[in-house]
Parts: sequence; C-alpha cells; structure tokens
Amino acid sequence: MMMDSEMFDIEEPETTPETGLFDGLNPSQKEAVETLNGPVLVLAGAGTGKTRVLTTRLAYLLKSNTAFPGQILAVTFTNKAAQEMKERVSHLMGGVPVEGWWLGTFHSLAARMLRRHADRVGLDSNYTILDSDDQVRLAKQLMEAEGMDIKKNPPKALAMKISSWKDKGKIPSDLKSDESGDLADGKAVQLYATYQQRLKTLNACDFGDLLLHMITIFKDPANADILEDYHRRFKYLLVDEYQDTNVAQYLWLRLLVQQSNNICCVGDDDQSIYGWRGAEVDNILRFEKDFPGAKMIRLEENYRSTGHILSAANGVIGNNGNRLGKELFTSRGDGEKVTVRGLWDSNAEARWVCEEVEALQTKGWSLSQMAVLVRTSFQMRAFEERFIQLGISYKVIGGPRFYERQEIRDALAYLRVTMQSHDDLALERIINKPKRGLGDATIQTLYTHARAKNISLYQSIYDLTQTEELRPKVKSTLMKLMDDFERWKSLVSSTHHSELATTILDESGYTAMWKADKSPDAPGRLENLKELIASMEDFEDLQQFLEHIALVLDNQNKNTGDYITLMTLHGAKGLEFDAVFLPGWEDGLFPSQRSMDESGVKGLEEERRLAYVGITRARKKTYISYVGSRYMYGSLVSSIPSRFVEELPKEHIEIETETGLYTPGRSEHWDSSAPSYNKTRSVSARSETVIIEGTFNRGDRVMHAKFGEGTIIHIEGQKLDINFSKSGQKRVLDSFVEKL
DNA sequence: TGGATTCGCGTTTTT
DNA sequence: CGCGAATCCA
Repeated sequence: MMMDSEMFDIEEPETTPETGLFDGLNPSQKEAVETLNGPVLVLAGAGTGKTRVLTTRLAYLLKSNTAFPGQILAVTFTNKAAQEMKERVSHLMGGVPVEGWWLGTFHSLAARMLRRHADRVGLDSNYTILDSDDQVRLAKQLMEAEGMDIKKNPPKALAMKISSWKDKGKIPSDLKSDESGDLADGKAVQLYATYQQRLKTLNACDFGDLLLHMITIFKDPANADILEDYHRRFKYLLVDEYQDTNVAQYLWLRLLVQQSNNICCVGDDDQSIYGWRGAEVDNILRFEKDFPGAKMIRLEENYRSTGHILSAANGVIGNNGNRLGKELFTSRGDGEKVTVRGLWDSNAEARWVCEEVEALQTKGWSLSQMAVLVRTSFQMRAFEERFIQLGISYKVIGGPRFYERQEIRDALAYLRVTMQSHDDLALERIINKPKRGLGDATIQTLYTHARAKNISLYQSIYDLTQTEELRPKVKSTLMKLMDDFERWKSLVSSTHHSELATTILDESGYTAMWKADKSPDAPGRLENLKELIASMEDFEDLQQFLEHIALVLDNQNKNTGDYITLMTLHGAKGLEFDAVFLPGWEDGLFPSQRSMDESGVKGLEEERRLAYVGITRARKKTYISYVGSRYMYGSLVSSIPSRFVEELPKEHIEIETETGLYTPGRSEHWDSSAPSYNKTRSVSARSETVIIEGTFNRGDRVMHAKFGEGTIIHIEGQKLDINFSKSGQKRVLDSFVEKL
C-alpha cells in the first residue's frame, strides 16, 4: 500500500521534529529520493551528496510507511559502508536504530541466504568460508595430485582464474574445456570442476561461491519456492557503488528484482576502479538496457571541491571514451589552481611534499585534513622516512588487514576445525603449529589416504590412528590432537565462545608458542590475539563469529590525533581532504604499465578514472608531482611524466619543474643528440640482455642513466625489438635509441 | 624435521 | 633492494 507522498513535500510543514529530510536537497537529489518505483540509476559524481541521497531515500521509505525495514534490501561493497548507512539512516529516523532490513555487502547477504538453503547445493548449513589464501592452497593440492609441475603452473594463477570465472557467474559446466587456455596445461576447466567437488567434500565455500550458489539455487526451477519467497519479501532494492558490481552480482540482483522491479542503483562510471578484481563498468553503462524503462538521474553539482580542481579532474576524465557522460560543476568559486611539480627523484619529491605540508600548517591547516595518495604502496616509503625525519605525524591506511595476519589466521584455523572438522585447509594450517613433530612426510601420508578414500584430513587422521601404519611417536601425537579437538568440540555448546577460544589457544600450546618467541613482533601478535578474543564478544556464538570474521573483521582505525594520511588511491575512494598530494605521476607507474599491458585501452581508462578519483578527493588544494628517476627494486629507473599530466587543462594548473627536467607541454623534449654510451651484452640460457649505460642530455642538464637492466632487448640488424616490462623506460629509450 | 640458505620476483584490495 | 617461498643440508 502506497502512502500519499505529497504529505512529505518540501513545501509542507512537517509535524514531527525530525522534519529536515529534504532540507537543502537540490532538485536532482530530491528526485533521486522520491522516485520510488521502477528501475532508477542515480549517476552520482564525486562529492555530489550521494550518501545523503541514499540515506534520505531509505529514511523516506520507512517514514512514509511505504516499506517496512524487512522489505528493503540494501547492498554495499564494504562493511564499513553498510555500517555507515545503518547509522545515518538511524540518525535520520530520529536516533532510533533501524533493525530487520537486509543491509550488508553482496557477500554477507548471499552468505545469509545460503545458510538457509545450503542443502539445495549439497552443503551443510555450517559450511566454512575459505579466504583467498585457502583457495590458493586448495588449488595447489589439486594440481599436485594431478602430478603437475607447480613451478611451471603457479597455483595462484589457477585460483585467480577460478575466482574470475565465479565473478562472471560461470560454473564448470558453463565452460568448454578449451577455455582453459594455456593455464594449468590446459586443464583449468577440469581442475575447476575438481575444485568444486573438493569444496563440497570439505563442506566449504569460497567467496565467489556465496553468490554463485545462490544464483544456481535461484535459477533451478525446482527451487522456485525460494525465489518466490524473496520476491514476496523484498519490495525495494538499493545498490550502492553500482559501478563496482561484477557479473555474478548483477545476475543475483537481476533474479531478486524480477518481481518488483523497484531497484535503485547509485554509482559513478567515472569512479570504477576495481575492474582488475572483476568489476564490470559495463554493468553501469548498460543499465538502461538491462532494466527497461529505467530512469537515469544525474547528480552533477559538486559540493566538495573548488573550481580549478574540478575542472582539472573533468579535463582528465574527458579523455575517456566509454562514459555515460556528466560534467560536474561547483558554485564554490575557482579556488586555487592545481599545482604540478616535476622533481629529480623520489626523495626530492618527498622533501617537496613535506615543505608544502609545513607551509599549509603555518597557514593553519590541519594535518588530519591532508592526504598523500600513491598509486602503489612501495611509494610510501620515501614519504614515511621524510615524515619521521621532520616529526610530521602520519598514519598509513591499508596494508595487511587484521584477519590476514598470520596469528589471527592460525587462531581462526583452530576455531574452524573445532566447528567443522572437515575443514582440511584450516587443519593443515595448524596441524604442526606449534611444532609437534608432524612434518611434510606425515602430512603427505595423511593426504594420500584422504584422497584415496575421498575423505577429509580429519577423518583420515582418525582412520590411521586406528592402524599401525604410522610411527608410534607420530601416532600418539595425532591421537592427542584428536582428543583435544574432540574435547573442544564437546565444549562448544556449553562454554561461552570467547572463553572456549582462550581455552583452545592455551591448551593447544599456541599462546605459549608466541610467548616463547623472542622476535620483536611476538608481543604485538599476542596483543592481536587478545583483540580477536575481545571482538568475539560482539557475536552470539562461534558459528556467527566465524562467518563474520571471514566476511567482516576490519582493523578499526582510531580517529584520534592530528596526522596526515598516507594511502593508495584505491583506499581513498569515498574520502575527502582539504589538501591532497598525488605523487608519482610518471608513465609506467601511473598509469601502471601492467594495467596497460594486460588490459590495453580498458586498463588505461581505468587508470585515468583513478586519476580522477585522486584529484577529486581535495576540497581546496590538489598537488601533483612526478620525478625524473626513481628507485625501483634497488635500481634507479628513469621515467617521463605521466600522460595524465599532459591531459590536465593548462588553464587550471600551475606547472613548475626543476631546471632541466622535462616539462610536459613545453617544446623541448630531452635532447639525446650527443650521447656517449656503453653497451654491455650478456647472454644467458633464457634471454639476452643489453644494458645501455651512458651520459646524455636532457634539456640543459647532463644526465647519467642506465637503461635496459632486467629487460630484454633484441637487436637484429637495424631493427630494434624492445620488450620492456618496466615503467616509462620505453618511451625514453625509444627516442634515445633512434640516435644510436 | 627444521634451521639455513638461496631463489625469484615485484599493482591496486574487498569479501 | 627486501621479502616470502622453495630448496638444501645436517
């Protein structure tokens, strides 16, 4: 039943105290909130108040009694985003927590569904969720069982391929065997099927399966009852960051929305930066075709950045071909131009950034409102060193996540085996941690038995301890381990889960192992274990905790103190700062050579979107820099400015470089007319490497440089076939070599 | 079995 | 260069 929406019209005085739902919304935003029926795509540019629209829309649905919380399915990409949405909607609802709606990430929602219907795909409802590390190890096991050469065929490549198939919504039977390509001796498809079979034996699922299984269930006519139930349940669907969806996620949504057709997707095609992990920009570009009758609402007024910054960003992104097209505008005035600076090397770059940071500080700007956004994490080091030197407090965001730490994964492995003893990957992880004298030989014996009988490792331990096949010492160790696990299992229902975890870690000797460890990071690891146990309190039981830990756990960054943020561009999506520094704009580093090599124009366009994301993080000031040479893997590598530097509209930037360093847009390229050089040629079994080392001119400065180290150059007669893997060397060398 | 040593390679990161 | 993994050797 629809309530009269007129009564919430902005013109009408509201009767409740929290009436400001529509206050200050511009017409497009208001339209995006109020268009409730039919498919809607809200194309929301950077800083256009997307979050506001999204939460207002949800609050509006609830307040007007158009939907109950249980009838809303809201999907985000990160748990953080889900949490934020929950809080903000509650706030709009007058501080009352909103419960009962299906809010979460694609994976958490699918996992929740799959728990209820696991039997339809042959799983128990207490299945374990494997992370990417487990996936690789499983792939490795299967390849080894096939007698394949792990060195020639990296298991990681197979695991990635399987994940990518899953992201595309493909199960083994959807694939022809020739889709294996060269991968895994052409057996990739076959191995995928085996992999799935093995997962079933282990009563386990990987991340991709969560969605894939649900799609399989929904598609099967025999399960029509299930899909109908969800159709009845969900009246309104809402998806944030739609540009980041992959095919499987799209299919899942598609199936769920069939009935109501009330889907509202919010996203920005210009901020799609996760193509490398399966996101399909095409999903958002195709929206109107996929959902006939869809309405597209553009949010183009940017409330974040000043004019020059926005125009610079618009100029860069304008070079992309595949766009839905929108041009952001601001009414905040021109502000300052974007500063572009060329420097000699990465240390000079760090020094310069810090000078500017300190200059801003003297103007009264706060460190917490500044960020350095890099393309790759190795760039961070130069900045960290300089920050420490000058005593500028900083915080690195990102890095290995909490649950990916060794000690956390070990602890979880103990819990996983306790909950679900067929979890081989978990058991293998901790079977000899702490050291129990169970080495590879023993584990191989166990695995051989397990495979032959098609049973789990745990079961196979049980079998073998009933025989005399094992050495007495090994046998008694294994029996002790089995006893331990059986005892812990019996405690699951009677003991509080955090207490049980402590017991397990103590009795297994795991805690003692770290206490005895004298390495400097051991105390930190013990701390992390404590934190893990503390975080268990938030969950009802071990089962729920393990599910969330696999999907959720995040190290909460305490937002205390005044520090500058150092992170990757990817990590910065959705954030904003007064001042943003974007170092390392060199061809090959940014745009990354690998993106371009692997994905061509598509890769380049994604890199360009990353540039766009970077520039638009700033409210008042953006600084961009590039260097002439940079240390990479121990050797100094020369580079030229990123093509993105040249794409910045001249009228919105101020460019200044070290004397003699190549400046984009100025006439002189470096002059290599009179170089002196040495060529060293070394021939090995695999390749021929030529190193060209010499002195030559760049502008008015004489440079010494070395090209070709670690790269392969074939010289045949006059023709040069240069196969470069590294950075922007190629373009430099091209012009250089011409003169040789 | 496990400590020592060499080897190989090197984006982005969420679930 | 620096780190984790594979491999070597006692």
